[in-house]
Amino acid sequence: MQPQPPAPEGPWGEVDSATSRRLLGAAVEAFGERGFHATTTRDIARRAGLSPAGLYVHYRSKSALLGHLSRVGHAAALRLVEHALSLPGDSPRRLHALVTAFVAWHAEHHTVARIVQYELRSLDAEDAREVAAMRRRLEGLVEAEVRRGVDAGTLSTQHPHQATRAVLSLGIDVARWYSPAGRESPARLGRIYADLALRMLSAEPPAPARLDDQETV
Amino acid sequence: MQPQPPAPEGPWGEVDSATSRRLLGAAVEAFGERGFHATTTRDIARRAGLSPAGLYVHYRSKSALLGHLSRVGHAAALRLVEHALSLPGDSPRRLHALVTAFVAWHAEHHTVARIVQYELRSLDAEDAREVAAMRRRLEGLVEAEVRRGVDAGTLSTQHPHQATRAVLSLGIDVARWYSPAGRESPARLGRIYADLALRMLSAEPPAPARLDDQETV
DNA sequence: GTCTATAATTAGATAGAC
DNA sequence: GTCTATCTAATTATAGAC
Repeated sequence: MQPQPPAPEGPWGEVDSATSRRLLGAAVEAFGERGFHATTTRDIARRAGLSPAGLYVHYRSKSALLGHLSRVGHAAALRLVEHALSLPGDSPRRLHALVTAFVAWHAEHHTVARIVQYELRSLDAEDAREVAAMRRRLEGLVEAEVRRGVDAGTLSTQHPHQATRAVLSLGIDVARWYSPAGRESPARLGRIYADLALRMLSAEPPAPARLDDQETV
Repeated sequence: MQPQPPAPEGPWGEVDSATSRRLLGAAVEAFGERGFHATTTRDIARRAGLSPAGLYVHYRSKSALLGHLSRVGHAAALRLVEHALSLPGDSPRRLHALVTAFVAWHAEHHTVARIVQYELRSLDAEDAREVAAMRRRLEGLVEAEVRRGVDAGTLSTQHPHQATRAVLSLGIDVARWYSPAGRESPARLGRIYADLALRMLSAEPPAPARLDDQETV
């Protein structure tokens, strides 16, 4: 199983028919703008250049379309993480590459990422199970790398689990606020955030003056 | 204008009638569980012990109820930030207190916080304007403190704006994933995240090995 | 201020021709 | 595979009695 670099041309290169691809693109736009529940199947169909009924030839239901989208999006994010963690070097290097790519992806594909990260509630039971497994796997992979770094002495944190959450939060939250109208490019944002993430995990503890917390429970 | 500590008993102590409060509580539960658009006015009314029509005596519309909720929630978050920034001491101390409280609030009140942070799209135009102003103010206050710290030499970052975003992201994203079923208390999570945030901004640059980014645009 | 009843609209999904 | 036409159900909100 060789590490695959993330597909360059967007998250769904291999989706079956051209019409299915148009529907996925239309759904991304619509769900991204208004959210899943506020989007009508008519709106999706219209954006894809189809009649209201046309959608149902390709998808069993509106939520089946969301499910497909969510699975494809999660697979892309997971692939990107696996690729970064397969790079040579030490844990700081791999995590720097990981955050760079993870943040850049959430900025570049912020519309898809918003659906991936914020529409989990609307998934059908089966899709929800599959997606939850992918999410657990992604977080587990990153946490394992953090723990390897701590064990090797190249990273330092007393709370690997929470630090992992924090690192991923930086990337995920980008999807919430990012706008291409803003000043920074996805790539630049990725580098800035990767530097910040490494400072959180750095082996040289900056020992910030312990301030107002007497005890650390 | 003396700094007020955050109200202890939840975000809406001073809301008019008991029925209005029940409706707000019911809306928080319902919006938090299913999201604004997937929640029906019947559901809210039922949770509040009212008939479907009862809601409209107290609120003009479903979105007016969301608007009230969002304004009250944003006011609470803003108050908490203003309080932390009014504390004596240097910028690291104030920001540590800020992140501790901000994170703890997003965990403790994760249901309200989820609505505050993730249902902005569904606000009516007038509510959206008012809420956007509160959000700009909150972010501006934090960024100003970061810049003061950098100027004073007690904090260090080359990107105050992005670092501020990152610090706030840590707190905001807690509302997305936090569950009271998890192991850590809001207070403990607040302290852990505050330590992480200060490491990001620490004046002793840990100089993490500059890895794979040749240029920093 | 609360209720029952209902108006007005719109949603997701299907039938059946082509 | 795509269309037009439509079914069925659910939604927000209002009317008017109490």
